[in-house]
Amino acid sequence: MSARRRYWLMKSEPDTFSIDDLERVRTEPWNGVRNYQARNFMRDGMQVGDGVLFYHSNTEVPGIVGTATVASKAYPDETQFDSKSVYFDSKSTREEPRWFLVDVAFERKFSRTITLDEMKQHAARLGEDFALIRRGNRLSVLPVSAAQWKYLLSLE
DNA sequence: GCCAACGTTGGC
DNA sequence: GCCAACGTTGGC
Repeated sequence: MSARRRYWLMKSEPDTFSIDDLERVRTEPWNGVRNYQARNFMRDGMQVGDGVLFYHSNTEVPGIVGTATVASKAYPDETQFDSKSVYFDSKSTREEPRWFLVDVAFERKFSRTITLDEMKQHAARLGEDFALIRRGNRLSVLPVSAAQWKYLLSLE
């Protein structure tokens, strides 16, 4: 028995890893998340098959650029053990890994970007629990309700 | 490039 | 356990 499909939004800086990069490689380990809340969403909340809104942050026009799916259960982020990686964490051990990730698989690139600006205009409809447009929210992985997912896709 | 927001670290 | 200092995120 599997629980109902859940939905998420995951941010990536397109200069580092864009939706086009994901389309090219098809599946990517979502490494480098070093925020506990974001980690908890991946480790404790995500299941294979969940829907992901792929969001481009820190770019000229930030917004949702496509969809992906969660393609694995959570497992330890290998980069935390790599002393040469920028994501290296000297306090993490293989016995007790601190950071987890999931694999994310490309699904679809939108015909256009659903911009952050546009989402703000639809704030009333998206609701107060839509974390992306709550002031000051910097989480790079955040939950999206089924209603928000449906509504955001309808904007394309 | 600036800087507000805010999570994390570390001294006490 | 408080909280100032610091570092990072990410919109603008």
